[in-house]
Amino acid sequence: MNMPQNPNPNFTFYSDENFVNPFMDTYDFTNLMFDFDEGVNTTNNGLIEEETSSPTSMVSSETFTGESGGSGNAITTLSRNESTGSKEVETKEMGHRVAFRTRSKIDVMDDGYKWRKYGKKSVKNNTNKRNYYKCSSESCMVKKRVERDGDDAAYVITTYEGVHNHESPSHVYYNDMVLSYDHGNWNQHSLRQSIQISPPP
DNA sequence: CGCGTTTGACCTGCGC
DNA sequence: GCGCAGGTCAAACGCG
Repeated sequence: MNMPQNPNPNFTFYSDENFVNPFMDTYDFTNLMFDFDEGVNTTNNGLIEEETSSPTSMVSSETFTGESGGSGNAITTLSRNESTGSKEVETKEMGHRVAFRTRSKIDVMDDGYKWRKYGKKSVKNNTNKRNYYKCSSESCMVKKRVERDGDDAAYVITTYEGVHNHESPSHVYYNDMVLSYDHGNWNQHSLRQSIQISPPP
């Protein structure tokens, strides 16, 4: 299963009743945590949560501006709210950060991009190891962190950092597949509504 | 042989 | 300045 995902700046996932889970039975998007722009504030810490308030509030979703991907200037501000209060507003030169929590039996979702694992670390308050991945495309600096939820190992927290400056290796395949389902059983219209392709800035 | 994974060491930022 | 925690590096290793 190869699908382009939200790290690509051209895609935005919406989770509504029409949402077609691109990972079908394998994944259950229970918490989507997006913060594409500074104007997006959905909860205290900028997360979009679909279920009841989750114990994953320490997973913050922050906004950076990508150094690539055509999103323009490289400096934005980010603010991080934690349980004890707000921290200073920081300035960084990085890309988008997108975190989402999924219920999955497997740790690493195949999002269509090719990832190289470069680190593994045990983190505080989590008995499970955190894995670090880089996009294996030479000029692409997108990173991905994958860890099991410390409170519920059935959930996987995936954090993407940065924006791909190239298309997914499976992008062409995916487009062909979607178009070929024009009158098929699969609800491709819903999918295309769910995955909104936004115009370049 | 090339590529990806593993894993301990090292680096860096932050709080005290 | 020190210690801790998170993030990254790179050599060793395994697999196709």
